[in-house]
Amino acid sequence: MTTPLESANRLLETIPLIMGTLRHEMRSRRPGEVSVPQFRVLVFLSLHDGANLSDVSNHIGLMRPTMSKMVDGLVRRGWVWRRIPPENRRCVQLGLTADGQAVMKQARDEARRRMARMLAALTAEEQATVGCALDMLCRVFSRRDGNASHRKKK
Amino acid sequence: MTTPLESANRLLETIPLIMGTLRHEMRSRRPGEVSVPQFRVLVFLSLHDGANLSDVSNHIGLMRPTMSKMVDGLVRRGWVWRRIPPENRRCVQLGLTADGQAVMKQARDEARRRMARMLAALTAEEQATVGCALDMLCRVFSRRDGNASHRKKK
DNA sequence: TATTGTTATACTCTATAACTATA
DNA sequence: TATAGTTATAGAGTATAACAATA
Repeated sequence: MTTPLESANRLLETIPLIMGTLRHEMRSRRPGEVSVPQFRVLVFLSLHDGANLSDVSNHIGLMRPTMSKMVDGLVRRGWVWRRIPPENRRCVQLGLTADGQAVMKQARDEARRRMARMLAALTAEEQATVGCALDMLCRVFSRRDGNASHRKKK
Repeated sequence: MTTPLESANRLLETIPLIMGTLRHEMRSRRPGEVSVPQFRVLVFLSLHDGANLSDVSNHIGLMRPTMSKMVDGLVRRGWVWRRIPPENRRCVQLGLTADGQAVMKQARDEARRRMARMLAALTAEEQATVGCALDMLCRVFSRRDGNASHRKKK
């Protein structure tokens, strides 16, 4: 019944819509608040303490210069520390400061609460369907190749 | 089984992931290509010929100055026309040019094709679940109040 | 020489505040 | 006066190209 093309259509209109809501929920532009991409970096670092820049940019799906600048901002805000280990001075290590952890948790809880409030409009069964679908989408779109297909061939 | 909080978590990691893929698929930054927000405006205008700026910014969920600038860019590229009707010089009318229609269709078809190719990794039943879930999410997140809740109270 | 990261540059995206023009 | 839109300003997000430093 539902063809891939139809799902693709739905995706094309729905994802930016939800993304916009997410952004607003996090009140991105307000000074001192966290943007969605920043939030993602904080979450990643909370799970991978000491990761280097390439790790982060690969996982988030952004180019390294982009990530480098973004980390600048996070360090400036005091949410992330950056360290050059003497044993391998090429690979910087990154991690969350105490402030960064607090900010991440607070943003996550707030966003979860608001998202949950919106999802509460659905029945339990519908929510299960949504959860299941998001799971599958996450798997499908996690294939890094998709994101990296435009990168330079050597 | 799946609580709203869990779905919210999944949402928080999945939506930006898919959004990034979408952006890359459209190869946004490449000169002459369409960005995702631009694409959304083109789609909206293709369905609402002659809409005014407030209509567009409300629907897309952006502030009017933001949309005004974005429309500037679209007009500059020759994809959108802007007209001040003599009968009400305050409400500009916006619409797609022939070029704009072509660009929109081409971008839509290309994106659909690529999304469909990724979704093809799922079984027919899984795709049906995804389509159904996106439908519900679209309904839930279309409540403009959610997006507009930060706007100034008069 | 290949890899890691940064700088330089140039856009787009997004917001708020202040303004102009019109109804 | 209230509404529609633009300009001014500021900063984040994103990319490519060119570079520096290190392994």
